[in-house]
Amino acid sequence: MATKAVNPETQRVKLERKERVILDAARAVFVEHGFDGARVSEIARRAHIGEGTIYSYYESKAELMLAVLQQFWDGLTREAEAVMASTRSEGFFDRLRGLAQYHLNILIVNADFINLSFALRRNNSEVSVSRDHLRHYVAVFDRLFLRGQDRGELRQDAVLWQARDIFYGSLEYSGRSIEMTLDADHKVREQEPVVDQIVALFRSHYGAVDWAGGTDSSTFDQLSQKLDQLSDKIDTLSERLL
Amino acid sequence: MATKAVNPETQRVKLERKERVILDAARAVFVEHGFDGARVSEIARRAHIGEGTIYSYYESKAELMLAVLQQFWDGLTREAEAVMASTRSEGFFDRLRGLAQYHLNILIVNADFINLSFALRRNNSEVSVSRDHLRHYVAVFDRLFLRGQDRGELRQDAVLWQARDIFYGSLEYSGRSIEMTLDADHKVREQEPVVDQIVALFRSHYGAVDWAGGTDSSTFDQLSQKLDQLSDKIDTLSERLL
DNA sequence: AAGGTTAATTGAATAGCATTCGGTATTTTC
DNA sequence: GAAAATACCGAATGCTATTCAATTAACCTT
Repeated sequence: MATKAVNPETQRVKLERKERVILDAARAVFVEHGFDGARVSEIARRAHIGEGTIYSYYESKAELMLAVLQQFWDGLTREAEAVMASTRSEGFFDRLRGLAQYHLNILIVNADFINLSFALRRNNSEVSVSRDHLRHYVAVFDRLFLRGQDRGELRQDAVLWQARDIFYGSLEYSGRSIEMTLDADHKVREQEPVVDQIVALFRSHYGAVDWAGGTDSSTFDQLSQKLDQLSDKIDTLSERLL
Repeated sequence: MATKAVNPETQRVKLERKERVILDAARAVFVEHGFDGARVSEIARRAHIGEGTIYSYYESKAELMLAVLQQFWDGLTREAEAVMASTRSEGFFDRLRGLAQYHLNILIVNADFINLSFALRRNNSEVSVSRDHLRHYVAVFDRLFLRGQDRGELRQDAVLWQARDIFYGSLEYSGRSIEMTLDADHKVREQEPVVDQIVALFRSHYGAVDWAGGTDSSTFDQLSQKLDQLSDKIDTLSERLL
């Protein structure tokens, strides 16, 4: 027994490490050149392995891409769920803000990979399974929204999928705008107004109409008075802004 | 003069026709298989020409794709401008509805091509010029929005690019949802609620608070709505102050 | 620890693609 | 109607994903 007793883990651990190395190299090369532009030979070179070896880990270039996508979106979903878990006690709109902030930041930080991932959505071809990753990921929003409705914070007649599309669609386009037009330094700063905008938009459009005051105060005059007060407030605030 | 007098147009017309044939074949094959999946040989076959001939019309497969994109987006922009021209006399929100309707329909009817086009946006590679097409196309919205602000129909503090991203982002995601989940028959019917939703959202979030209506229209509901708008405004302003 | 068995790794060989190019057909020009 | 110019073709080229026969490393048994 001159050689160490063979730890049964050793081999598996080694394989797993190698798999991670391949995945990392693959992701880098895919991001850099796109799926079809990526050379398997380059992935192999960066992972310090032979070209053929990749095919003993993954059936094909497409399946390798799929594994990269899987890893990425799984991580994203886990993190988004963590964000939601850490704000369970807050109200809907604050939690929505948290989710928007998280998502927008991801869109910007991982812009290249997100783009690559979305580019494959429809490319009809082999790799288009990424729809499932997305479905899984946006389910985080769905749960938040439904809970908001249950708790009466949101209009009961709101249509979930429409709200979801508005949320993610707006964020994606905004993220792209930020990503495209600004230098890294400003990207962080520009995120907040966008998130504010979208949360405010959800509040005004999907927020439950809550007249907690009840109908007893609902005379025309009283409402008018409220309006006047609010107008004044707005004027004051506006002036302070200028 | 046994042969007909050569019409100087003949040759050019013939070439142009052939170019259209190539473009049509190319578009079909690109849509069917994606850019990298498309075989130049298949495009040639469908256009009834030799493989090499394509390269006397276009430098490369990428440039051919670019020409297809150009043609498509130019047509789209022209049509969108026509829609705007035909509603010049209407108010902002009605015109916005027209644009949204047009755009959403395009998204659904040309879903495969739109997807292909977007897929190339970031693929970093050769074909990524499509950003300019988009920029040109969305300028239609920009002009509409700015005019709405000029005429006092929209809040003066609205940020154009944010509104634009919300508009096109929401529509694109909604379009994809409609396109994915429904059969052709329902697709048409599902468009209206989505357009309504987005126009309503713009009205509540970007519409100028208009007190011109006077007291005659000040029923309880309308007042409530106005209160909502004001509350949001205050929220926004307050947040900006902090 | 040696020998045998299995698993992992490799890079040269294969097949399929975009693009090029020498040559042919067609049109234009005089 | 022939020369010049233009359009057209498809086999040849060079580059890629994938396969595979050979090689090396890991593991097991005694």
